[in-house]
Amino acid sequence: MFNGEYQYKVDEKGRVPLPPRFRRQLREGVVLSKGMGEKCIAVYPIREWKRLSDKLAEQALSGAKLRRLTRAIHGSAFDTQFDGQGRVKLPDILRAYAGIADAVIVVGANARVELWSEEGWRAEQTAAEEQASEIVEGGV
Amino acid sequence: MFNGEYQYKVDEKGRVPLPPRFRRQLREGVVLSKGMGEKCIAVYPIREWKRLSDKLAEQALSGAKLRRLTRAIHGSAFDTQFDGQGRVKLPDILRAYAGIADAVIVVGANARVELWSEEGWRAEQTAAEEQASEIVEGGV
DNA sequence: ATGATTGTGGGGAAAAGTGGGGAAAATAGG
DNA sequence: CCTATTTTCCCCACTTTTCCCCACAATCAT
Repeated sequence: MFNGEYQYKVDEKGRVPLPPRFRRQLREGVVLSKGMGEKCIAVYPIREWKRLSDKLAEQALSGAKLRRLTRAIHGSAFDTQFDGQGRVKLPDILRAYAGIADAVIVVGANARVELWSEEGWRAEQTAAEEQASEIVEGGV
Repeated sequence: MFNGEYQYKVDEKGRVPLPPRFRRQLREGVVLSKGMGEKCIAVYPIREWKRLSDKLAEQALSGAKLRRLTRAIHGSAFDTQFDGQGRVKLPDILRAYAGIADAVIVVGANARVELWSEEGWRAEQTAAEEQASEIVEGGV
């Protein structure tokens, strides 16, 4: 379970620290991939990633659709480990996808962690507020 | 069940005391998060927060909306404990969100506790009075 | 009155954020 | 295929922040 919002810098070597409170859950390895739909980098504990990709394989999908989805998911996934200082190297492709330059916002999103650019995160937050007002009216 | 209104200072290290009456209920851990809609910090006993987030996760939502909600809820939540003096460290992001500088108003709000800036609390109170006069007419 | 509790402050050890050096591995070029 | 250049990865280092403990004055209760 990840939560909270933290701000870090990407250093000259493209490394980003993971919040210390997250590290225990990520020690066995992480998978970085494109956020599904969102312009961010998703970070999964390797176990959670496996669970998700297994679930995907079980989907009742036609051969062509499944192949395409599998390709898209696994093609944008990078498995890695963090270094002694708790940092991960961001693959350039993902970094470009998420539009991350110097500053990164690290967001805990329950089963996964997300990495956002400042602008992207601000935009996402305003969008989320609008959505929340709709949902909460429904009675939480 | 939390009641009452208390005034404290934020010290130089960003710490805020919780009212002694509240501490027994918060001893097992607290979750600080953005007040939904209001510019305040919400403080939940960890059990209560889990209950709420589970309830939200049960909403029937499309993938994109569920991801957005999960991100908003967990991203603004920080779980922590109070120190030996009954104080919690406010995450800078939440403190900025609620506009809390030196003074804090701690308000008991039934299942949760709220932390307000002086200005924010005054504004909320006048708004509440107006709304209350409408509602009470209906017979409370 | 007196002892306990509470608000407030601070010291110091440990951890975390940030940066960089250098060996190993990968890539590219001839 | 071998070599040269770049990239990656594992350390080490420095500064700032965090966290745990202790301290003191004011308040509250007995």
